[in-house]
Amino acid sequence: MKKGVTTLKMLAQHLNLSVSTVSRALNDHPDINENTKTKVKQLAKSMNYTPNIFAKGFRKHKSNIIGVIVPNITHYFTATIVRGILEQASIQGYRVIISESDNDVIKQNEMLHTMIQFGVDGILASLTKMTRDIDNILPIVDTLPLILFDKVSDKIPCTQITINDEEAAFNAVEHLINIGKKRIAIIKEREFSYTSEKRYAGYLRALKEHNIEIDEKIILSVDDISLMQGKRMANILLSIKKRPDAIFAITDTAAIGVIQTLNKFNIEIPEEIAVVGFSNSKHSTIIEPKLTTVNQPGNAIGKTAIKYLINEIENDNEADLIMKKTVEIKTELIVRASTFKAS
Amino acid sequence: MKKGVTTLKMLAQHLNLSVSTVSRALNDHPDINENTKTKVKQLAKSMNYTPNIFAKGFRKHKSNIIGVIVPNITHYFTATIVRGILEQASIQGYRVIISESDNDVIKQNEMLHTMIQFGVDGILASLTKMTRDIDNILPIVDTLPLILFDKVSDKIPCTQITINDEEAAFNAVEHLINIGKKRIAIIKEREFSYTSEKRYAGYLRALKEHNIEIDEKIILSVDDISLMQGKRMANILLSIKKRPDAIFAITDTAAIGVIQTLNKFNIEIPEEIAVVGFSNSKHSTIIEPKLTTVNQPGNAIGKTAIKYLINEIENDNEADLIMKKTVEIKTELIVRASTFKAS
DNA sequence: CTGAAAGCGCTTACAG
DNA sequence: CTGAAAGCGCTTACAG
Repeated sequence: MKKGVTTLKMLAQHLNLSVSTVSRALNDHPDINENTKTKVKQLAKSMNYTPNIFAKGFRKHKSNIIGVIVPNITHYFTATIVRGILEQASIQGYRVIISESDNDVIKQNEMLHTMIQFGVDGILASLTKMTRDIDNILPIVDTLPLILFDKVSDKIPCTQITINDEEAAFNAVEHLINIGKKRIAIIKEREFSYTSEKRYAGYLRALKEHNIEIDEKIILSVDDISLMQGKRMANILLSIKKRPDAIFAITDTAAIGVIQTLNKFNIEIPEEIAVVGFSNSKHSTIIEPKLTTVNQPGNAIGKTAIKYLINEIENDNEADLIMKKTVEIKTELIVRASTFKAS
Repeated sequence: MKKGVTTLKMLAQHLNLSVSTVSRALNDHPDINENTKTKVKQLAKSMNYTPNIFAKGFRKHKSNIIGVIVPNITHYFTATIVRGILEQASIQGYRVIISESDNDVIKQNEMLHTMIQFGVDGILASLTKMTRDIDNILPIVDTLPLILFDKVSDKIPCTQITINDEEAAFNAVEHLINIGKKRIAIIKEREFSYTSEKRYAGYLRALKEHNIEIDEKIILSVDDISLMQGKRMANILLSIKKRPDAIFAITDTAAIGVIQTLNKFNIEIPEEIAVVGFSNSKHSTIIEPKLTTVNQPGNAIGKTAIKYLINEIENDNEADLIMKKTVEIKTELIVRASTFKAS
């Protein structure tokens, strides 16, 4: 017991009241006399009373803690989501415990279970890249409120918060078409990646709607979408007979690798080849030419996700009324020098 | 009560034992018969028993939660520290709640108090930039274990984990001297910044030890050490009659602003002016020429910080024996094209 | 080696 | 409007 911590009992003794009354007064119970309330509250303040959250949580089976699992917290975009979560959580009186799955399915499962055991009121998760294996997550949905964000999976029946990946990619590719590009390559992930597939779909739709032929030779897939792979793919695209006149990389990191390679070969960007990325990472303004990219509002994603989660937590009696929905947060294309043509 | 959660009582009933015995068996109390222990443990496993952490924490006045406060979690370096903290915490069986102070002293104080009220076992904090006002933090040191990391303050009597800022800056500047630079400018923060002051001290010592004259005209201070300010300072340095032949920016961000400006004026880097940063941020390899910079091992800082904290938490009876110390984590200079000269 | 009992600090039906 | 009492799930002196 930490020295000098005030308890309900102590307040009760000082005022010659029962613990029950003091508790109710502090919680603004309607039964209690207004006079008593103010007296109790005054004393509580002067004695620096703060409720013991553990006793409270224990009693009410509620921890006011939310668990958050992300693959990699050092990604800027992820960090902005986390920031949004923290801000909103604090406003609504919740604490947040965070874990990193490191894109490891085993770790992710462990974390989900430790969090549940730990008594979190709900979980917010961004899944590992290769989440084929849903079996471990499915039972959780019945146990406590779970909401997915960013890296989601429509195979899990719960609310999902993402960006409008398909539409964003569509807009990005359409922008390339609008500036006169006719042969647009894409660098995407090989498979199993929800976001990659969505962005690829947007790419295909844009080409189709503009009657541009789809050419498998300039649709490149990589295992991990890194800067190195961006460079490798750029080299491949440069070696093709009919070179592309634009490259859409589904990640800024890869796009930057592309730009570095094009720079190396003194290829004019955007005149010869335009480049578009995805994320609006900080790097996108460091590279020259600056990168046209899709801005993802991480803060809004985080805030939205936790709002929905807290809503589910606080209305779980009417659980069946809560619609599991997919919320898409709007993105915007940020046009910079890697595509902008004065002409 | 969540459906079907197993409690000690249920285990006891199944085995015709008392709750006390079951509790002790599960906690490997020496008094208990080995046979009983294995029986209890088996049943616990098969019934999927997990202790109610809130009851436990409530009972033992221990939450196994650690509070972490950082100014800005979206900074890559901060995120790597947080990652180190999370990893080590999980190994040692602690959960971590995180808050962002947003470099706001008021918020920081609020957070410290919410965390204490929330029952964390200890706090790990990286202070706001301008922490003149220590009065609010001092009393906390007596209340519960507190350890500072990265942005620390030697005015607070507690263990502090930092990098060897002074020495790192010394090495960086000495490197510039070694490659033949004789007129080395520095871009630092105006004041009140612990790290900035340390790095500045390293700069001064390097010049002194190499008998290089210190010239106030090329010692520039800014309010916020941003990319924009880096650009502004580079412009100022270029306008000086006796231009510097090297620029040491105490932050990568500022150094990148410097490089962008030098590039704009087609100044040869490093021949005319060499540039050194500090942080080994991701950007430092995106910019051309790539930036020579000081690598700060965030992971090691995080791990060290939480190890010391848990040590203090778990030995608080011998509190007086615990030495409050300052631990300096070693950094290394990473030499890249912004200073490297073949000659 | 095992059990009965008290208690951690709070909330909440139940009584009056 | 207020109080006495039970109970949340666990641990731990105290007894035997």
